[in-house]
Amino acid sequence: MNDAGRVQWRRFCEDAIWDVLTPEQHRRLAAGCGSRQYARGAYIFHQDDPPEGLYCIRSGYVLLSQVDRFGNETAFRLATGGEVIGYRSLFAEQPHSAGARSLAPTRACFIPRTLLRGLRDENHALDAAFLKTLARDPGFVDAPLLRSPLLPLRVRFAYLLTVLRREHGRPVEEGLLFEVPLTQRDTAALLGARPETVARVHRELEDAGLCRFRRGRILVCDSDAVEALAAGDTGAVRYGT
Amino acid sequence: MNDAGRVQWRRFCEDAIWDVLTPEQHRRLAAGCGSRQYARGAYIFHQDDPPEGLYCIRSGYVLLSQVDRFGNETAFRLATGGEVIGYRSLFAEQPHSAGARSLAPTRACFIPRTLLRGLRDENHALDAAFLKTLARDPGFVDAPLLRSPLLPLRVRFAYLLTVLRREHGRPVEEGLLFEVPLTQRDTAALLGARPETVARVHRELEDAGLCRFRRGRILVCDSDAVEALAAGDTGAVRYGT
DNA sequence: GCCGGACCTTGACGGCGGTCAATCCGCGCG
DNA sequence: CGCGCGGATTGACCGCCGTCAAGGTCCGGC
Repeated sequence: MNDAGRVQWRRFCEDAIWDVLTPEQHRRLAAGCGSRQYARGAYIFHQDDPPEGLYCIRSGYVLLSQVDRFGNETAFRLATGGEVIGYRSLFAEQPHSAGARSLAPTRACFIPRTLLRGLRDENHALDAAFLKTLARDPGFVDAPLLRSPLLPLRVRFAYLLTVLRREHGRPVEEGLLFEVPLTQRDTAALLGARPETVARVHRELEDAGLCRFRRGRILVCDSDAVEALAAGDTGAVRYGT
Repeated sequence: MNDAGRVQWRRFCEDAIWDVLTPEQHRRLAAGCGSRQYARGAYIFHQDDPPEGLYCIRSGYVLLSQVDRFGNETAFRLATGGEVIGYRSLFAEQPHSAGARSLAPTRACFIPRTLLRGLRDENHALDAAFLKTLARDPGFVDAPLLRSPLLPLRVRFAYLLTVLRREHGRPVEEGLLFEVPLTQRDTAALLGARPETVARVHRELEDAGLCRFRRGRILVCDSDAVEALAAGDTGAVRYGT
């Protein structure tokens, strides 16, 4: 892959994970992975399916979630362009513990297990890179606060906003805009709550002037107040010791 | 390491992770890692400390937990003889996101980062083995059900018992005995609850004849009923859709 | 044996949020 | 353009559990 090609590649797969490959390996990777399209609501892979490879998201949004034996859906991770999904189950050599559902029209390239196997065998550094990625998985890192039964949903939701801001915030005139097409059901799955309660929190924050909500769009008007809420500085009841 | 030595080694480090090493590498590993003793309550490593290596637990119990900004303690994993701890932060190249506290007199051998570095560099298969271990980390896998705000504590506690049974149950005359020295505070940290509420659940299960509790000991009298409770078959209210 | 501290137990109270039901809205489809 | 369905909204009700407080129990150290 020449420099232009490399830049092109990085545009849709910015994760540093592939930096360790040689140019020749980059070529093989680009040649061996097919691009796929997913409509809103389509599944990239289903829970309990055997892992067949990795998916590198080029554009769109993908929610990884798991339905437990009680029928409750728990969402772990919101992935977007440049991120790789499907690696945990692949390395665990176990069926997918979560499904990946597209939240918006999504393009992703599929990297077959065998291709990855070959690259890993000949390039030691790739395993090391995946170790680092897996160890830093934001889904794992953020989960405890997002779904702590000890924190009121207000606070967890505000924390979710601060997490989303890192990746998906876009400054506009009136504040910070998120255009992640999360339904309230999806938001509830991320927070370990019910859609109705999410609606109530929306109402509460809107009444307080912190945010405004429309379908699939969140506008954060008072960023500082949201930050403070996520940090527990409510001025009112203090949660935790 | 001869066969006898290998068996000896496996006795205190049964995790399959080291199987990929050559005999010579096994020798270097055994020679280069020092054994350490930890009293009940002592920390193997602290949250926010930089990771200096791995710890391979030979005997005892270790609780990995994290204190968040609200002062709430969240426990992720209960490790015991044969398990390796400290790898996530090491591979993430980040300070320990959790601390490791000994729950009982514990022996562990410390594997310095540099020694592991050398072994990883010369043996590709070690990274692959750690990838698999990390991807299967029980702390990550069990967390959603153990701390789901959507399930009542009864059910989460019953599920904890079924998880513990896999590793720490010992059949006795009256049922199944756990001798894991978990305080109610530790149990609460595993379940995302408060110690008082854990005490109430204990009371409830004892009154119903499912379990009996003494300090650091749990006796499961009616294993089937506990299993059913963890599965949500309460006969009473049904949780989840 | 005494003492102190950590842990456990129990009660009262109230807030958070799950559940159910009714209604509204927006969007895609025929 | 009307229909229908899934999502969003809102209200009523109540169960779970966090909070605070007051003891009780166990255990190690002196």
